[in-house]
Order: sequence, then structure tokens, then C-alpha cells
Amino acid sequence: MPPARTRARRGDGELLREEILATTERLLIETGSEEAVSIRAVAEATGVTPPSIYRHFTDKTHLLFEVCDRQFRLLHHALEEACAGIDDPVEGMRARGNAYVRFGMEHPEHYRIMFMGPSYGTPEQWEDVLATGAFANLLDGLQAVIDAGLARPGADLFTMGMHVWASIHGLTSLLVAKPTLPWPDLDGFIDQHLDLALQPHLA
Amino acid sequence: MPPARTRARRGDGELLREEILATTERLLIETGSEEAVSIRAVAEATGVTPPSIYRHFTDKTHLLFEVCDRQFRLLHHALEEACAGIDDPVEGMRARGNAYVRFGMEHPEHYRIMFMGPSYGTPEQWEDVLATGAFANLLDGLQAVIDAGLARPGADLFTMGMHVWASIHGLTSLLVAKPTLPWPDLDGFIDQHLDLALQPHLA
DNA sequence: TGTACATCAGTGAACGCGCGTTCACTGATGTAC
DNA sequence: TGTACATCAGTGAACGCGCGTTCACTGATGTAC
Repeated sequence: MPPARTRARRGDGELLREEILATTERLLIETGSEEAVSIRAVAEATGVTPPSIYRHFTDKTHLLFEVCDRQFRLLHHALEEACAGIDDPVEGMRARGNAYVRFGMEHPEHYRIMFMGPSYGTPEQWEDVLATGAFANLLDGLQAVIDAGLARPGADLFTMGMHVWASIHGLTSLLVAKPTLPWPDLDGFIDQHLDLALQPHLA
Repeated sequence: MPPARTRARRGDGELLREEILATTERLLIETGSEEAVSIRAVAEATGVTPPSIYRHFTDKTHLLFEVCDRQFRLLHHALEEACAGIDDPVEGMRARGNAYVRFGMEHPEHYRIMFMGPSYGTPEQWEDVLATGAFANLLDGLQAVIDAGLARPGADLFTMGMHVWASIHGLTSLLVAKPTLPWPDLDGFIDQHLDLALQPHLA
């Protein structure tokens, strides 16, 4: 039995919207499975009936897309925070990489939806994600490496970014999908992997 | 309407079993979605009623696990074939890497199930997969590099294998999940990525 | 200050659907005599 | 060679379930007069 909710005042309908988004995120974390997150489950966990979800989201896809969107912003924010105040550009990249992997490990089901499942968005929306979000932050970091003269010359910035991303995503997504593999000591292994991902790009 | 099936002779019941497995694989490829592959869909595509699936597989999980198992063998076989007859150990690794990425691109939904979804098997079964399948082939290749004195010294074989795998898996799984990203020219990019994944491990 | 009314956040009940699975069965095939 | 019978591959119908979504509604809240 969910706790009795007091209904929102007139004009405060948006409050429930936020609550629904928060509950959906929480459910994703708790169940660790996108499929377990149904409209009905979200409604019950929010303490509300299913139809009232539809007052705030046109359908399930829109709800999940918005949760996704929030996560992209969170990831972006995590990277920004991780590299803030670090002067050495290579250290900055390492910090970003570390933050990225940790984000995946701490929000596995979100990471799954964002990067491992079929896309919720269109190709255009994805170009947007690349252009403005965490990936752009990664490119900024690489640009700083280049500007400091620390990069192997001749490489294209975007291509370099995709290589680095792919490599770090590889570790992150394997950790998310197969946490029970006989992984070596994780902290050390992650650091090592970040080094290996960056090293070939450095002068 | 599926084509009328002639029922198997007595003792030939196993024939349908094979047919079901083949249909399930085909459905995975055609629909590109694990969720679209239901017992009922498999039955219909095989030209048979749902209950007869249960004569051959105890439940849906077992059916999917066996499809998975077949794919692991196929991948293993693809790697073996790719590196057969190549003497240069580094070239051998490149060939394996290429075969791996191609396998993912050609069987995206299988790749998804094998490496991107929650595991169907137990941790023990996975250790087995690592010990005997495609990953073992990768370790063999790396061992050959070491034996030829071409590897950076001091690295642990298994750890090295996990790094290389993670990096190549990163590219493969991104290609599988987000084929519509603005990828650079793919052939060149893949070769480049394999180089980058191997290079830091070479002397 | 009191009352009639419009607003609108949220409800209760139901829709049709496809799912995995179970059950009692049918009827062709091969075998024993 | 003929017939009764056991085998067993596959069927038809149904089960209960949870799903996304729709619909007509209720009733507390704020507003106009």
C-alpha cells in the first residue's frame, strides 16, 4: 500500500510530473531492468493510478525519453565536475574517463538505456547529444591535450574522440552487462584501461 | 500462413528441435529484437503450434540459452577461421579483432544477447565461456605475441586479454546499439581502432 | 461574508492484446503376433 | 499377409497474467459576484 498522497493544489499539477520522473528513475535503479518498469509499476510506486500518468506524459515512450534525457544531463554534469580545476589536460582526460566508468557502474540500468539499448531518439537527436553533452566535454578535453602539444599529431579530433569513447564504453558496458565476470581488481583495472585508451593518442 | 509441415517420423522428433533453433535465430535476425521473439512467434514461423515447442525445450529461457550457446560457438569458429594460416602473431590478432567486429555487425541481435544483455547463464557458465571459447582464442593469440617477444613485458596475459576485449567490444557494441551515429568511414575506423587497442600492449 | 460555479488533478473500471504455459487429446507410424 | 496395439509427434483450447491505454467520472480548490 503506497502512502496516501495529498492531491496537488490547482496549478501545481507539475509537481506530480516531477514525482513521476523521480519514481521512474528510482524504479530503474531498484529493479535493474527496463522491462520491469511499466506504467502501472510507476503509478503504484508513485502512489497514484495509472491514468494520471497520462495527464503528464503522452505515452510511455515519452516518459522514458525524458528520464533518458535527464540522465544525459547528469552524465554531462558528472564529467564537468570531475575535470573542473584540473590543469594538466591528460589528467583532465583521466578524470573524465574515471567519472564516466563510475557513472555506468552506479547507474547501470540508466547506462543500459542510454548506450546499450536501441535508441529512443532520432539520429538528429543523437547528433545533438554528441554535439552538446558529455561527448562534447570529452572533445573539449582532447582539444586541450592537443592545444598543449601533448597529442600525437595529425589525428582528427572527432575521430579521436570516438576511439576513446568506444574504448571506455567497452569497459563500462561490459561491467554493466557482465558484473560477475572474473574481473581483475577493479580500481586498478579501470585506471589501467583509461591509460591504455589514452596512451596511443599522446605524443 | 506458414507452409504445411509434414510431421516427423517416429524417432525423428529431434528434427523439429533443430528447426526451432534455426527459426529462433532467423527471427532474432529479422526482427532485430529479442522481445519480438516469443514462443508463439517462433512456433508460428516454424509452422507448428506453441505447445510443441515444449516437447523440445523445457521453457523459453532454455531455448534462448541454446541459441546463445550456438552463437558463442559460431563466434569462436569465426575467430579461428580468421587467424588460421597467419604466421605473424600481431597480424593474427588484427585478424581476430576484425572478425570479432564483423561478427557483431552481421549478427547484431545475437551480439546484443550474448554480450549486452543480462546474462542467461550462471557465473560458472561464463567462466567456462571465457576458458574455452572465443576469449580463449584471443588469449592464445596474445600468448603468441608474447612468445614472439613482441609484447611489452611484464603484463599479465588474462588482464591484457580483458583490456583488448573491452576495447574491441566497445566499438562493436556501440556499432550494434547506435548504428546511426555519425561514424567516420567504417572500414578505416575499425582498422584504426584495432591498432589502437593492440598498440599499447606491443613492445 | 456567502454562495454558485468553473476548473482541473486525479480516479475506477474497463478495453483488447499478446504473453508463457498447461492439459487432455488425436492420429499417423511402426511393431508384435 | 493381416490386425491389434503401443508409441509419441504434434494439436486445440484454454488458463491467468500484466501490459498500455481510454473513458466517463468525481470532488476538492479557487474565483466571480
